Amino acid sequence: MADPNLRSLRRPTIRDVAARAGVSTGTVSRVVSGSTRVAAVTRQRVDEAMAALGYQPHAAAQNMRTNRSRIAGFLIPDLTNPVFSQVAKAAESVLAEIGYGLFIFSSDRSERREIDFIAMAAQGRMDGLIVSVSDEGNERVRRALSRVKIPMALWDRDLDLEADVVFSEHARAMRRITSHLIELGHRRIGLITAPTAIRPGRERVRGYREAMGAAGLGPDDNLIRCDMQTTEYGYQQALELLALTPRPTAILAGGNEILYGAVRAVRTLGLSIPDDLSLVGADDRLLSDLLDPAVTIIERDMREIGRTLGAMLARRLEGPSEAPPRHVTLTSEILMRDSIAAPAGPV
Amino acid sequence: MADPNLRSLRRPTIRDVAARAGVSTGTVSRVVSGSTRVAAVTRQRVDEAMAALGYQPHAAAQNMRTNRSRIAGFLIPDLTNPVFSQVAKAAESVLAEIGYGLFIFSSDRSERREIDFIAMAAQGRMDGLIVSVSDEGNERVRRALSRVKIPMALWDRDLDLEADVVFSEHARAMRRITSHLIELGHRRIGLITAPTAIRPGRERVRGYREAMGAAGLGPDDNLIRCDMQTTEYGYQQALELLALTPRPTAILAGGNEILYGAVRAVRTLGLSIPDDLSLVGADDRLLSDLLDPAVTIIERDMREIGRTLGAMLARRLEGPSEAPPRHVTLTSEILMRDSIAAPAGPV
DNA sequence: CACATTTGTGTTAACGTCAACACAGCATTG
DNA sequence: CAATGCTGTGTTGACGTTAACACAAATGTG
Repeated sequence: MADPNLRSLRRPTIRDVAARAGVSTGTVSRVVSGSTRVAAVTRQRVDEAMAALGYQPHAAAQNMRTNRSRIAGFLIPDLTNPVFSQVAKAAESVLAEIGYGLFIFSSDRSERREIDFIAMAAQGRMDGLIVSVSDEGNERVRRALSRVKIPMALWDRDLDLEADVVFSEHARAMRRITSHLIELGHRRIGLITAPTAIRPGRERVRGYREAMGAAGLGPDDNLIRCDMQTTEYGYQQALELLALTPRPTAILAGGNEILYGAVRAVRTLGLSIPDDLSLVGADDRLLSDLLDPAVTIIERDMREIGRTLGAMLARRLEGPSEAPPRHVTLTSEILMRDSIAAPAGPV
Repeated sequence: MADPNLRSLRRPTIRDVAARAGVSTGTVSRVVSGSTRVAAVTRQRVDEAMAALGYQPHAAAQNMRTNRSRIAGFLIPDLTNPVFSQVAKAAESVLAEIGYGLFIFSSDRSERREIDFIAMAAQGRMDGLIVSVSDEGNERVRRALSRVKIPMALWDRDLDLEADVVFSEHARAMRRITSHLIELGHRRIGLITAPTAIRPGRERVRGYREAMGAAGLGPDDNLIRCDMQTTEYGYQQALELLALTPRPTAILAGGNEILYGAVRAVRTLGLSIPDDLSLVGADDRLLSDLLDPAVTIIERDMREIGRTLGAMLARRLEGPSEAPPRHVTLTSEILMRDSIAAPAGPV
């Protein structure tokens, strides 16, 4: 009667298992880790003892002894944005295959929270890191990252760090769709996108400028809005762009949140797409599909991005992590739908 | 020249800091934990030594010694569903306030992955758990949870466990909107929602049945579709419902993913809302806002849910966790918009 | 059959931290 | 001024695990 009570009082350790199975702690450890050879009979006795006691290895003790946590971290700006959650989910499942958990951390674009998370990594809570910082120019965050001595994979950020990198090809897709609009006859094309403080914003603006320049359309900075990537910003800036005279005949919404805002602005003004305005979105499959007409978008394969990030990190977590940094650029596609057309009126 | 190299070879420990500051390891530990009193001069000397060496406490060693990880876990079915990511984000920020990290784990509705995650909790990797299992009937998962001896908060699941609980009031909202449709003249109302293996599905079906029964409309099980909560299922079942004769004049899409599928089905069939069909959705703010006409939805405050879950867990993580389980039910609201109207034709 | 190799297991000493204990020095009190 | 309490710090021994080492027994080799 006292026995089971005593047993449940304290969680069983490897020593309790060893005693019950009549073997040494070393042998139990070998059974738990499964790496070295153990006689079949012994293994079974130990397994039985573990089951009987409800033994669970103490993760912290293992981590301390082996200096590994079997956890990777993923730093993202905002968990509720499908772009991030889809990538994170794909990376998570790749890492799960090699027995790693993925600690996804949403910084809400706060420097404080980003640095807190990086500190957790520096304290040995994670063996590797996937990173998408909210501001490439933040030197404090960059320095914190540079001090963390674990393998790292960067996603779509230009940081001077010893790390693998996955880029998306924003500029090329933006150049192509802008050229396409110009061919249709558009001359005044607005662009709303993420800040140039992060690579996606920078690249999208670059692609747009290149296409405009190649068509001999002088740069009109008033048509470029790139300060924030929020729905509210997309809404405000779309309203402002559509209040200009002459009014732009097309708007490129570079980013899913911005697209949502732009659509709302179009609805507010009662404009008809594509007759009054051609609209292009990005990184959204849900809304762009279901709106009427469906919206032309620049699309990336989020699962491919996540899998690539996960695989890059997995390679360094498993093997020796000495290989030189890898650098992958994944393409974006343009999904042509009915939200773009030649501009109305005299060209 | 040799000194800095030697130093960077191995990460500094509390002993290195103690030696450099000329104090004992105990004192350094006191400075790190910040709990006990340390003389101001001493504290400063230790802080300087830590900064100079780039010391970071070794999390695994702390965890092992204190038997706490300062990490909570959140088990959800699918990270990419905004319902879950919004709740998780709110819970994360509440727990961050008390210095806890939140390990969000997306099971993809796989028993295997759910049990793996629960095992991680059982191994001491987490001090507390927020749980939304994908199938309440899964006894293996329930048993695994019951063996984890850490504070738990359940979200919208009916499990016989010693845990705090946060419920949403699905049935009442569903009853009200169904009654409202009946008052408008609808007689054949389809319902597509989550499986009754989880509480939200069960409750929604119950509310619907109660309203239909109260109006003397005999239960027609053919109008109830509750096997999965996916976009594809919503699409298929909406198509099937709309192929019945007589055709339902209203459809309740209980769940955001199902709503997306239902909207697609409506588009496929070229039906007009609300003239040909009244449509009600749930748990979606993005699409229902931007569609034309905007869709009436049953809405929950996801941030409130997340904050409540986080606060409940925080209370047990901070103080003594002996208090009896708490049980909170949060209301749902109905957001009336233009997707519902009286049915066309002879009533 | 002597010797080398392989296989399986026990022993032991850390890993880095913190909590309990001890105690010196100083302030406070009657 | 002796007795008492308080503050601040040093000492020490786990916490639960694994890796290195040692070695006995079993197997293979010439």
